[in-house]
Amino acid sequence: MRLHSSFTVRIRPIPPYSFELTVRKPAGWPLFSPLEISEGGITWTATHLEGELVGIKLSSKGSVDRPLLNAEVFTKKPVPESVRKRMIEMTTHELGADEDLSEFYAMARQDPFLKHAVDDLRGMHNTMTSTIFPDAVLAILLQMTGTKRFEQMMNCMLAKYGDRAEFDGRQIATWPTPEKLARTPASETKKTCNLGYRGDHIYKLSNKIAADGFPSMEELEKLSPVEVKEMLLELPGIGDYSADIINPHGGFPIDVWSGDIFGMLFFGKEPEHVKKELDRVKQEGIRRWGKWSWHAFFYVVQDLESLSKKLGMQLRLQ
DNA sequence: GCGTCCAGGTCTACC
DNA sequence: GGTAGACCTGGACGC
Repeated sequence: MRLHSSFTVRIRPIPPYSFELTVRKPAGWPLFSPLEISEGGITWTATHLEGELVGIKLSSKGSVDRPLLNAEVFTKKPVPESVRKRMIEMTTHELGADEDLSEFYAMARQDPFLKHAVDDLRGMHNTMTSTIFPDAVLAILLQMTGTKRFEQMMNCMLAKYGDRAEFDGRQIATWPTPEKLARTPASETKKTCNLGYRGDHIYKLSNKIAADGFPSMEELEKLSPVEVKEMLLELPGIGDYSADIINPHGGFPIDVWSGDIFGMLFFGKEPEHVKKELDRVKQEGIRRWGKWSWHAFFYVVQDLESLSKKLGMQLRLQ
């Protein structure tokens, strides 16, 4: 879809805010779309805001301690002032620009592992999409697979079923919408993108959300973490691990891979039978970091290479 | 080249 | 309520 219209907004994030670390996470986590483009200090990405496909061209005009972002938002048609205002609010929030990290940093500086991570990654903010759907599909694609096959499935889903935003001389594919995938039989996605049994989960999830709807990330943030988790666990294909990835309040998503890493950090060795010990590792993380468990998880997995050297441990990279 | 194992979980039937 | 087994597919590995 060609996005001809645009408006520009300047965003002043709460410092410290590192544009480079937030937009392009060290472990490769994207901002809004895995197929977004970053060149010469500019990032072109695409997402859905207020149910509308938008392209966003982002750059930094400030520094980590005096951050200033320039965001050009592209839409199909000119949008009314009220919609424009709402899109700016959502973009600011989804870029983590209104996130105050001071309390987390105060806690982290007293922690033997996190003190290194927050030093290495100062100003890296948590980012999110406006709905749970992209994260939910991503979480399902991650289940029971290695990173190579996960990337094949993810890129195929975006290329075949995502909306394509054409703006500023670029084309960026987004995550598919629930409505699109609700119209696509599981047999097709299984065949086209080799999803295997995940195709059934994604089809059921898409149909449920397309038919019944689901609260936005902002609406979920106003509910209690426990309440949100219970709602997420009601969704097809979403279990404990996936719900902790999606939950905007932040969980501690321990799987086989992260279980090895945090088992090594907490107990000095990788668990011998990691699947059996996932719960023990998870409970220890929550005990140590409480409401900051997600931020702790986020900072550690983005900083594995440096942490391995500083702590003298072999932490398994992605 | 071929066979086997298993991977960044979830669901369901069964006890 | 707890748990074993099934579930798609393809890369890694041993032979």
